[in-house]
Amino acid sequence: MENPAQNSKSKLLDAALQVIRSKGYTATTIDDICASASLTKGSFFHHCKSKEDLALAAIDHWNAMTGGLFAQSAYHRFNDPRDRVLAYIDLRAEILQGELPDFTCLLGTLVQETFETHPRIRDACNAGISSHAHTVALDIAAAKAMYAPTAPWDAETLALYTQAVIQGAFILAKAQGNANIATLCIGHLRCYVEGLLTPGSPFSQPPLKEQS
Amino acid sequence: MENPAQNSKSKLLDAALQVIRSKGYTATTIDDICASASLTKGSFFHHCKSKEDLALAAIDHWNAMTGGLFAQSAYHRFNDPRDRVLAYIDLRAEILQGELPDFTCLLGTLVQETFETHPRIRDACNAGISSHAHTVALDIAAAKAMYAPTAPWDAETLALYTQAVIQGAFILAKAQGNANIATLCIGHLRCYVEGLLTPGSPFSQPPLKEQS
DNA sequence: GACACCATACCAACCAGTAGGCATGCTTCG
DNA sequence: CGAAGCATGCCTACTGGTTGGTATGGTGTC
Repeated sequence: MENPAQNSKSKLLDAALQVIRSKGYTATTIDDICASASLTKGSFFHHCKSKEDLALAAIDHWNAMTGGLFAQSAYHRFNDPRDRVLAYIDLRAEILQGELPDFTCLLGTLVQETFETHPRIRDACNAGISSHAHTVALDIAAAKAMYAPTAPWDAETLALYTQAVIQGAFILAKAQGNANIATLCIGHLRCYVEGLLTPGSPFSQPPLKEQS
Repeated sequence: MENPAQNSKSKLLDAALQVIRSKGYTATTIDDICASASLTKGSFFHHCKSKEDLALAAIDHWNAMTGGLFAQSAYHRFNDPRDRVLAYIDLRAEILQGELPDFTCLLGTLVQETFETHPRIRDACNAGISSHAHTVALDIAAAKAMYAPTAPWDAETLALYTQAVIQGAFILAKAQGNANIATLCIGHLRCYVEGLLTPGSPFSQPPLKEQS
């Protein structure tokens, strides 16, 4: 049985999520990860080729975890796609619980530091963010077709905008040492999206011409 | 004359802005800064007590630079505070020029990494962001008084929201390796703020109850 | 000569990664 | 069945390079 192996690898990945979100990628040492996972360096390098390799594996682990969380979340129960979009945003506000490293985003933290120095990490973060945004964009597109079919904005772009707001909310929360501002920001986001998906909304002008 | 001193200190601070925004705080070595400033470590430690001390000085330098930039910007020319707010947002979109480390925010980059490990840096970043948001909030409050006096949202919170969008837009731009998505995000932000400051807007509900 | 400014040389701590050993369990073959 | 052989998983101990910071000395200026 490979349970002990998966167990240790999982412990390393879980430790990586926690430590990297708390200290950042560069400040995280392999010894930190090992200590947090109650393992030693020998075990670490048995499972990971390098520190960057761990980061890439942690990103996959993160995508699997968060993907599962959102996929099985109750907000899909709504038949109206507009309700699903708003419930998704409400969910993002609801999960702002516990300490900051517990709910902030691994991908945003990683890419902020590594976008110039570690292209593979950057690309993996981009893929994760884009993929998640795309799942949101599907509901947004369906809602747009029903409630704002001729509006000049684009569902994919609006989905990315939701992610930008959430990532920025995390930064402000980190600066203030308090999640409250993040809740308020997501509240504004909800208000905007609700407005865009309300027939007769005042948003008849495109946000900006979208050059590819 | 203390010009050579200020000159070297300025070179160190300018180098710090560039290198930290490019590589992040922890990955930035003092030798990196010195090389970028064409100085040696002896000179560095003549001007700064430690690496953290440099970061704090760089934050002050950043605040002075960006504060001056916005204070003397042409967007203040508008008499209507609503026009000033929208022109501020337009300005934020216009300065997305050059390479990513050239226009991304030092404070957001720093606080993302250091919020748990370097409380003094975190507090300095928070002070810088809050102070800048407050200057924006003054125009927003004036515009609200004219165009949405009874609306349930708060000018300070909306100003912080603009900063969250901008910070999040930087993260997405870093992930994509391209500033275009940041332009689009700021376009959505403009659309929202314009809607909030338009009489008869549909935003009659508070974004979320604001608990202090 | 006192002081600001800056350079070289150096150090102790730290860090990613390596070497090699030991235990467990599974496979293979007598 | 059982012993040899081997792979997996994990450990301790080590290394070579890097890093923040120091010690010290030189140069120009008041």
